[in-house]
Amino acid sequence: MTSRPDLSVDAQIDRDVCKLVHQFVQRLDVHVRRVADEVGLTPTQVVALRELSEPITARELAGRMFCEPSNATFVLDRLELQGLVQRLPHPTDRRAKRIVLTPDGERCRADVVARLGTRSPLTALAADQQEALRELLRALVQ
Amino acid sequence: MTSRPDLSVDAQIDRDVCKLVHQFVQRLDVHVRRVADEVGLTPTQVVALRELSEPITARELAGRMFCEPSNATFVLDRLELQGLVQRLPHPTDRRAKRIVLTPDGERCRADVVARLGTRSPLTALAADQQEALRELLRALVQ
DNA sequence: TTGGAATAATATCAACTAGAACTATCACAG
DNA sequence: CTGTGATAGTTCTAGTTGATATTATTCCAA
Repeated sequence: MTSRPDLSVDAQIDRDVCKLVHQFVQRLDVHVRRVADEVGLTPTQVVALRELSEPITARELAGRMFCEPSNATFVLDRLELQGLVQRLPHPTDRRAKRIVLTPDGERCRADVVARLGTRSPLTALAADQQEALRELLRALVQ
Repeated sequence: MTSRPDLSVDAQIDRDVCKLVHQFVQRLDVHVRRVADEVGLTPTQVVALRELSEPITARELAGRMFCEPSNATFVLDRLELQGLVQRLPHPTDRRAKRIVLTPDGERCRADVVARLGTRSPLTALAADQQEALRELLRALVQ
């Protein structure tokens, strides 16, 4: 294998890494789904609650959830119907809205966050390996 | 940080790794999507062609694509309509079908695989780092 | 000021996906 | 043999997602 930096990559490693990443993402997904089932929400709602650590706008939430704003609207609709969040006017920008958790939402979020932190798929690695993985991924996405 | 093996994980690392993995998956997705646009197929079709390295059954294809068999049916329908694959009877199992590439399909697949191998997001890492990443992910998914 | 470009949230629509139900076929115990 | 459960592929449906368009508001330069 001649070295062709930044043009081509070893096909075997490329395939392997893609597959492994995919499998890991699936595990993360299963984990979130399990928590969602336990607390009676959809996986997307669980992720939204996790990201609502403080009052933010719908756009900011979409950014944190890596999804389109239209999608955040959809999730927030249901969370609002269930009385877990409120859409309040933004103090300085009348276009935007401040998403805040209701007391019920706060309780639910605390529950969700606690459950997400337990039995995470990442526990399969030792602490120093977790660190190494984080650094490699950081280098990978710059 | 007291060590609580296999029960809980450092919340910061957990969040970081999740986000980074998500970003990397997005890059992989963008890469596939770009190739798909270049050759005039959907991203799912591109992945299917990549996995059709030899004649396999629809179920096997679904396994390789990490999706449900019903989805494989959907993708194969369109690939067959475009004359890229054929569904032949399986030699020993009359329930199953052998998915084989047509000559057009072979040409298209060669093109797709070549494009996928070039400018992969993985090129952001040096060869030894790619290796290290692969081993960490292997340990992670066991 | 004020007119135009940019931005926040939403509505709408097309595409994709997972899951359940269904048919045909296989495998194996009795 | 035979019938019972498992499996391959398909169909159908509901839910989710991403892209575009729309409306209201903000920002900025002339």
